Amino acid sequence: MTSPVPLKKKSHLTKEAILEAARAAFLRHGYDQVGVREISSDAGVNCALINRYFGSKLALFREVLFDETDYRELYSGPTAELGQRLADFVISGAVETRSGEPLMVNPQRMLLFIRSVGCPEALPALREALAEKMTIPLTSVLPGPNSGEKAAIITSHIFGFILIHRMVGAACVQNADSAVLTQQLADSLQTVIDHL
Amino acid sequence: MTSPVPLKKKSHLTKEAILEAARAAFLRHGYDQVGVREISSDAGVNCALINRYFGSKLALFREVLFDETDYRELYSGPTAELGQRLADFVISGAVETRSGEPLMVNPQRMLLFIRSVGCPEALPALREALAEKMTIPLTSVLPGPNSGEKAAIITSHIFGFILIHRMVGAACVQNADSAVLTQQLADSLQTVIDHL
DNA sequence: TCAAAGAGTCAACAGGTGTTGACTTTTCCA
DNA sequence: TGGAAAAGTCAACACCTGTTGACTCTTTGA
Repeated sequence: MTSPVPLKKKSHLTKEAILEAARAAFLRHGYDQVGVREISSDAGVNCALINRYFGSKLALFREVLFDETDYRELYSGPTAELGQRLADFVISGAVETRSGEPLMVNPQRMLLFIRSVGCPEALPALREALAEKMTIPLTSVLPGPNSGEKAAIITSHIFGFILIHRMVGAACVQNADSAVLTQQLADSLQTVIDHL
Repeated sequence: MTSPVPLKKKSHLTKEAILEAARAAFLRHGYDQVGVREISSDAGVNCALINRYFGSKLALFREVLFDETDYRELYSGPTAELGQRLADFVISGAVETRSGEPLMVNPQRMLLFIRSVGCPEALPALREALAEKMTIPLTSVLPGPNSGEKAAIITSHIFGFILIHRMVGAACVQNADSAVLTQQLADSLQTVIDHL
């Protein structure tokens, strides 16, 4: 009796191991601060397999960037609470979906973006991912005539906060009161949503 | 007749040429995307002189980062107009000092920060410069009990905007109405200054 | 059992990086 | 004019980078 799918094909396991290692490494260090040898050794495979299975380091990066992660759950819900919701997400990552399940997304993932934004090779992919994962779905849920501009401002605000807070770890936010900061960010975002 | 200062010492001209080339190159490409050979060839000197005069590439970067540029003129003036003032600066760079002279600072310089933020080697210097050039002077001019937190939010907002707008060149801001965007950013910043 | 195809290994390539020390050239004053 | 110090040049070091093609080992189906 032969199984319909040949057991021989276990390369998808290797592919997945590489993807998982690449996800972690790109997030920790950014696109050009991590080498293929580091990724492959984390995955426990030979570095030549990255080019075999993904074609190039950049193609692997794109695969990480455009994974199945769906941020739309984050933007859904009543717009009257969206500012608070986004601020909670950005600062603590503790946001639940409407169905009560924890969100499959966390603000750490946005660091992947910021850490790689200085690399011209990775920039086009980042641009695409930003539109697909954030500004387009955000625009569609925002009220008012200037929803596109609002989405741009909100996106800027959120990425800026993560840049200064998690990335730079600037003294101004290290010393700040976290509760005050969350509330200010929430109010600021809600003001954009409601009043601009 | 001998001149009091020996004409022999022209090394400061070379140093200045290197600094000027480094300023431009680091701003265009970020710390780790530019090599010492590129900088030195732009300056018309030998690459070994960078290490001779500055010690290392990183030390040269620090010298560029901590130059005489003073942003305090940007934060001065009535706080009731600070939001508009900052927004004008970020979007067009067209801001005058109170004395009517053009500001010696432009938002392009902030790109130097964002483009290099992914490089761990440069991060400590960036952290220091951010505090010295922005959050500390900004905190001192902001009203209210939470001036530190306000400064953090405003810094985040501004850097985020530049990140998305000038760096990523995201579609959401490319397609947006520039006047609407400026007004929204100004109002959002002013809300933080006044009401939070 | 055998051959073919898939999976993984290996070493090397070609190019780039910051840095260094010995070298030559230029400039200056006594 | 000679010597000393400053300024600048040069080639090489040691290391790292993504990528490639030939290789071996393993699994598979006939």
